[in-house]
Formats: sequence, structure tokens, C-alpha cells
Amino acid sequence: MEAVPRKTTIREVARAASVGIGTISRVLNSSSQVSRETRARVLEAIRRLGFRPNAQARRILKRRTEMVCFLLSNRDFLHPFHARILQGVESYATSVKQHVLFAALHYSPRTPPERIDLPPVLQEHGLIDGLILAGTIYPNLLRRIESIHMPFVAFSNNVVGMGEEQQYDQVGFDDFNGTLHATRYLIGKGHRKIVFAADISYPWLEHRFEGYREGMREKKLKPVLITARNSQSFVDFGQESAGRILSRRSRTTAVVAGNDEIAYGLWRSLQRHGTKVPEDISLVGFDDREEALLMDPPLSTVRVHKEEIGETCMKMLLERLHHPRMTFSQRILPTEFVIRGTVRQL
Amino acid sequence: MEAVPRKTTIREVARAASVGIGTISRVLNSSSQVSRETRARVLEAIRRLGFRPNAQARRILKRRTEMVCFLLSNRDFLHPFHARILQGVESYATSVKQHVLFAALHYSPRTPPERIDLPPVLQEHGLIDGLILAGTIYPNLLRRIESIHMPFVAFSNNVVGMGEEQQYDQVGFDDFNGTLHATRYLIGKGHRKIVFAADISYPWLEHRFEGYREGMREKKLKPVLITARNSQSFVDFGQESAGRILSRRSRTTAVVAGNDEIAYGLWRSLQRHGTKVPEDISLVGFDDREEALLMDPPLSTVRVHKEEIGETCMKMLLERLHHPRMTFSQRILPTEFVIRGTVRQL
DNA sequence: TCAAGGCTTGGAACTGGTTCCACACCCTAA
DNA sequence: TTAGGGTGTGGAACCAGTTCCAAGCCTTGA
Repeated sequence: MEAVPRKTTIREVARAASVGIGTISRVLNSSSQVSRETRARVLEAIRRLGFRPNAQARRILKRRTEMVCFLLSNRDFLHPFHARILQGVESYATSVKQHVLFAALHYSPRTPPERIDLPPVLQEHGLIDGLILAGTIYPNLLRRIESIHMPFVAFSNNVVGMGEEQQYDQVGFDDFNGTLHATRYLIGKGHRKIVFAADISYPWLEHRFEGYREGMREKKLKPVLITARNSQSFVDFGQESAGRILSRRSRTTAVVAGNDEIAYGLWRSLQRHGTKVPEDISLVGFDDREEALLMDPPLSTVRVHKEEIGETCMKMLLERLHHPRMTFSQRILPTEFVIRGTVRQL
Repeated sequence: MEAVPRKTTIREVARAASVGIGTISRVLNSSSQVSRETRARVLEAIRRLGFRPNAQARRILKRRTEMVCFLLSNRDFLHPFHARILQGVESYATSVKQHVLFAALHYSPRTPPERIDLPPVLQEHGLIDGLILAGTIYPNLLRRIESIHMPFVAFSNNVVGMGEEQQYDQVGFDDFNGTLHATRYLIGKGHRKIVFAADISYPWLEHRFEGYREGMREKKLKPVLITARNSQSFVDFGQESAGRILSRRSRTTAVVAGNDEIAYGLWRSLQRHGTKVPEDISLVGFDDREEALLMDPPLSTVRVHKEEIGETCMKMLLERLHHPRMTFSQRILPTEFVIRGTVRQL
């Protein structure tokens, strides 16, 4: 590869401004005081020569790269949900002069930690200061990251199968209170026969179920969980559960779907059965994905502030970098129930 | 910020293996020959000390950072379409040991080039080798990038208002042949009254319209363009155009939508009018977005290979970096018509 | 036996910044 | 007049690699 042409260096600027190299460095870092005239002379020389300091050289001495990596694991594609988290990370990072590297990783939950093949970014030394983990996170990946001593923050509603003791920083949103509020809202609208549709073997869907259950318990109502077998996708799951809901003996008046995709599948399948939303049955989702607005009427759902999650991840990572010995913490961001058109007053 | 603890250096490894520092470097770069025994001894020392070379130091001398930036411009959020391009870039980049920085930029087409405020990644020297531009690209941004002498490749179906002379590398997909094939397919299925729905003030939608027009001309059929005023979004546009299509005197049997979002809006609105797809009217889209599969029946559409676009961008950028004086080129990737359920044989 | 040439190897010099020590200068107080 | 402190400045040393030249060793051929 042809090398990039040599650029102006600090020494050439020093010569041009008739000062020492140290002075140039001081001007660049606007640190310790430099006399007004000297500073002006240096700045003029910098401008004239079109000098821009070499970022790499600075990093060696500073032992800080001002770069972090956003690592997306076990996702076939960059889902809009995670894409927005990435954007939140990027936008906050830029505002504090940090750069964001994007990397993806596929691994099995059963691979022993030391055998997980990390992307090149994490294999080099001194390329990044820290890491933001998103996607599906299994304990073996956490172990692996710990083994290379890379500071990290996990976006963790998707951390699967971790015990109590928290050995890392995490950011998440409030699954439990999200469905709790949604359920209270439905009850407030006069609904009593409310079911919850999701496969709760996913831990985050289980948390949502717990929120729903709590909401029902508060009013002494009976919680009902609807599940479907063999569904290919969440949309599929929703479609299958529609039949189960319609065939129940006592008529269901509202459904809390585990997420917006399930809600979408449910809606489409109900429509095909001639059951109207919200006239015949009310429906709420979770996540506030783009699809929620594509539905007709638009879906009432629990909004998750994705950009804010990204921003919070980045903030926590910077705190960790500033204070390596700080105790680990977990930040749970609140959700918001957005009222649109799929819930009817009974 | 606390500095990262000092790591093992090449000199310590040299001491441990009782060789010179040059030898360590040679082993690391597996370049010029080192005797089998020496190499083994060095590798053993590296393993024992857990040495990983500092990426930054290497980059100063190499004058290459092995990093590129994926710059998304003027998008409120990282749309699944661009997210997949990013993934294509990342996955190819990783396979050739390059890293990808993600950055976003918002600017107005009317800002003079020199006033465009580039993200920090582009302001530093020696941080990245090159740039992949995606999003909406206006000439002023191209001028601005040229002014900092940063090699770049543009993903260019979205380049707005550029003249003939091509002063940069670009990758795009074949809008024209995409709709041409879709139109031929419809005609092959016996359709004659086919309309095209889109706002062709967008250059890429105009290209698609041209492809449709060519397909109609081949069979001496009359092309008809359907547009809607004041639509907020493409989905909206589709919804509004449904009415216009249904109120035409001669009955339309098929619609080529400018993109999948228009097709989605169209489908939903037709459904509400009691018009069934494909029984009453056939429909094809363009882009093959996720929504296409959410429709019922799933949408027949023109697939754009998004990951491949990303991969091609990365490949072209690397070629440009290897051969800075190479003449600029444009690569147009073919599209593919995917047959699903929204077209009926007449 | 000795020169020539190839293969290894050591390490000085270098990259382009930052850091820090020494020193010059000026002002003030003893 | 001199000691003492603060400010401003130059540049050597440094960071952690790469590059390259010189030199040592071995083999081969005359």
C-alpha cells in the first residue's frame, strides 16, 4: 500500500514560528500558560502550514485512544432497536470527543470463554479504551471480556442466565414497570379479562410477564399466559396465539403482547379472523418499534428510549474509565406508555 | 483520566527471549526470514509475557491506520437499509483486518462546503485512512470531503444533483433495471393497465420510473405516473395514491410502487377500500425491506443486496487506498426480483 | 585458502507527539 | 543589592513500535 504523503510536523511548525517544540505542544493542548504574542505567532504558523496534529502519536504518550467499541453480538443484522442504541452512543460520544468503532460478533453460549474468537479490535492493544456490549450476552462472553481486562458496559436486558453477583456495569430499561403500567392502564379503561402473550423462556419477556402479573394481582384479577409452540419468529408467535386467545371459553377483552412484533402478528391474525382492534379486543405492545406506527390503528405500546440507553451506556463507560476502581453499578431506565389507537374504553 | 497501566513492550520481550528488538518486530510482521528456532523462542516469550503489540505505535511508522469511517449523513436514524450496508462494510472490513468507525452528520445542502462542520473523526490527522459516505449526499459535502484530501467512496443512489463529470468513486444499485424487470414480469403475467406510484422529484425514484417506462414502451403500453400531494412520508404517499388509482376511469390491474413503503401504504389503503391484493389488483415494491414480509400476502418486490453494497464500498475504498491515482469508477450492482404473493396471473 | 554471497541478527536511528527539567527573565520584598 | 518566587520557554528524553545498515556466520566455488 502506498503510504500517505508525509504531513507537516510539530517541529516544522516550531521552526516556522521560531519557537521550541514544547511551546507548540502547549499551544495545542491549551494547557499551561503561553504568552499572548507567542500563542498568536504559533497559531498563525499552524494556519499557514495547514498543520493538523497526528492523532496516533499523541495516543502513545497519553495511553488513551478516545475510542470505544460498540460490539453487537449474535444478531443476524443490525436491528432498528440496536441501531438506535448505536446512534445514541455515537451522538453522545461525539459530543465528548470520543470515537465509536462498530464491530459484530457471533458466538455460541456453549463455547468456553477462552475459545471465543474476539474481533480484531479487541485483540490489538491500545486501539480502544473500552467497550459497549449489545446484542445477546451470555456469561461466557462476559468471562472472555474480563479476561482481556477491557473496561466495558453491557446493555443488559438481554443478558442471559447471569446469577446475582454483579461483576460489571450495566444499563437496561424497566421491563417490569413497563408492563405494570400498561396493565394498570388497561384495567383503568375497564378491562378485566386481560391476557399476556409471549414466550417467557426469554428472561426479558419473563420480566414483562411479572410486571403484568403484578398489575393483575393489585386488582385481584387472574393472570393468564398465552404461549404458542413452534413459532419461527415473534410475528409468527403472535399469529399463532391469536387462535388460542379467540378459542378461550371466557371472552378476552384485552391482550398485553410481550413485544411489538408479537402484537403485530396478533393484530394481523385477528384481522383475518374478522376480529377488530380495538372494537372487539384491545391490544398493547412493548418496545415502540417502527412497526407500531405502521399498524392500523397505530399500536399503543411501551416506549423504550433507545437513544437514551446508548447515551447512558457511553456515560457509564466514561465514568468507569475515569474511575477504574469504582464499584459496579446497574442503571435501569424508565419506560413510557404511549397511548395510540388500539385500546378501547369498556 | 487515570492512565491505563503500562503494558509489556517489545524490548521486554526481546530481553526475555535473549534476542534483539528487531527480531521481535520481524517475527510480529512475519516478514523477512527468521530462523525456525529463534522464531519459536520469540513466540514462546510473547506467549509467556502475554505481550500484545501496541497498535498506535505501529500506525505512526506505517502511516496507515487500517481504519475507515462509515459516515451516515442526514438521516434521523440509522434506517435498516443503511444499517445493513454498515454491516456489509463491517463484515468485509473485519475479514481484511480493517476497523470501522461509525459517525453521523447533519448538514444542509445550502451550506457552503467550507462551512460544513465535519465530525471529529475527519478533523484529526491520521485517524482514518478513508471514508465511506452513505445517506443523502449533496455536492457541497463532496466538495468539503475533497478539500481535506480524504480518499472516499460514496454509496450513491442518493447523490442528489450531481452533473456528469465523475470526480469520485461510487457504488450504487440498478434502479432502472430493477423496475424494468418488475414491469416485464407484470406484463408477462398478462397485465396491461399498469401504473407507477412515486414522487419522482427524488432522483432515484425517477430512475425507477424510467425503468418502468422502458418496460411499458417495449410492449407499446401507456405509462401512467401516480403522484400525491402533501404526503408526510412514503407510507402516507402510498395511502393517498390508492384513492387516485381506484378513481381512474379505466380499471388498473397492477401497480409498481416506487419503494416498499409506498407499497405498504398502498396495500393498507386498498384493504380499507375493500380492494384485495392480489385478487383485485397486483402490487410490486422496491428495496425488499423487512416490511415486505410483514404484509399479507408478502410483497413481491425488487431486492437490493444491501450487505453486498457495503462490501463493494469497502473493496473499492481499499483499491483506492492502494492505488491513489487510479481513475474514478462507478459500480452498479444488479437487483433481483423476488416473487412472493402480491401478483396475480391475469 | 580465500573471496563472494546469502541468511540471520543486533541495535541505532527514526516516527511525531508529550513531559519535564533547567534556565532566563522580571518583579517584589528584605 | 540580593534572595526568592512566578512566568514563559527550549529542548532532551521519552513512548513503543519499524526500518535499515552493518556485521557475524556459514556455505559455495575458484
